[in-house]
Amino acid sequence: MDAAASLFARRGYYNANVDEIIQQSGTSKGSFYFHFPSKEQMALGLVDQLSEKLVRRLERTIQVESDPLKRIPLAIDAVLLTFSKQRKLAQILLVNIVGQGRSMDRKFLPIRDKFAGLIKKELDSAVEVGAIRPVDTNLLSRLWLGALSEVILRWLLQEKPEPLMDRAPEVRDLLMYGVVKGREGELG
Amino acid sequence: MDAAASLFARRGYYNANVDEIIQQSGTSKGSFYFHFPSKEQMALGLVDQLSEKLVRRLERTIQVESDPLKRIPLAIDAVLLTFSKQRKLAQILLVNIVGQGRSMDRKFLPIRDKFAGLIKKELDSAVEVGAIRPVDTNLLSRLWLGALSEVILRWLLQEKPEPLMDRAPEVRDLLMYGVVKGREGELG
DNA sequence: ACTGGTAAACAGACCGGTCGGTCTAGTAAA
DNA sequence: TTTACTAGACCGACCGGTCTGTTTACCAGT
Repeated sequence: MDAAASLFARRGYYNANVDEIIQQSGTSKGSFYFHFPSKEQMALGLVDQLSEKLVRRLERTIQVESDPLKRIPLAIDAVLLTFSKQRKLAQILLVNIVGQGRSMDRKFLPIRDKFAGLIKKELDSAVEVGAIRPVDTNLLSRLWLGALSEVILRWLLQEKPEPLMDRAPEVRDLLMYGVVKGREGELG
Repeated sequence: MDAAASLFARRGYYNANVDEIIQQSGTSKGSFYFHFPSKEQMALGLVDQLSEKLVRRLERTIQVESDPLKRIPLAIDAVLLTFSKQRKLAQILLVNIVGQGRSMDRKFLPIRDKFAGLIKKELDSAVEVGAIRPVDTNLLSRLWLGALSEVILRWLLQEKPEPLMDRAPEVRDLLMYGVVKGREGELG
């Protein structure tokens, strides 16, 4: 039934009506309401499911690298790469959660926190081993999350978007510059 | 009639029905549809109006300072301050535009571009006078916009949000650190 | 100053389509 | 026969939008 997540991704929550979801998934009203108590609950569950899946995927991708300083840019790439390969996921998680009513909005912060937490963990361990300067990782992780979201959001909403990964190196560098320690020699 | 923007801010586009808007503004269906062709058009117009108002306000706030390097942190503060004093505005512009159907989504990017452009302009002139290191200001302005949005979004959606301005100094510093030139002496 | 006429602006009953959700009737498996 | 599950006709609330008035504002002409 998750196959009908495409509808949410394409049309948004309110414009994706149950009849369409049913039709697309080749099932029926009766079946739908046997498995889910309501459209809203089903959407909420879907969002949970997707976000968890994404977090797991990111964690898995990152853990191949052990050096904290290298993990950070790797993580940035991983985020961009994952979303760029899964537009639907990105669309739902970044576009279609917020602004769809109170119960949906309540999902938003926890999810963002989970992602920010992921980033924070990396930043923390990098700070701990002295790889980057000590900063308020709590705040910085959120700033980074926002920055990345913005880039992805642009890519999602653009008419003819250039491949998301094209910008990855610059994004990575700009973000990293803000945390690395002294770098006296590298610019004029 | 803009007073009924509160409804959009509180309930979101789809949950704010015309009857409520009318009731709240003390007018009638007839009057509403005399002035606006449709609910959607009215919302689109409202968004335009609000975003223009905000841009003007920001520009006005910033232009009191002439030193490019000082203007940047001032601009950051101005953004946070303005939104923190106008929750409704923030709610509509940051939460209730995206994910409300195609026509609303189309509003999103141009508005973001306008704001990013504002930031870019500041960054550009700072680069020009050599106040900050040369960077891809186009990209960086978007990263900053995203970072700021994230902070504001958190503040908007939190149950009991701490005053937005409390975080302003740290946000400012973290962002600025990523653009200033060599700073050998300032950390261990 | 008082009409009468005209059009802008407003009021609110009403309509018609839409869409979650229900209900009865099945069907498949055990 | 019972239980898990599927079908799809149907319902009723909701909500943009329309329609038929009524009020208000303005402006002739006398």
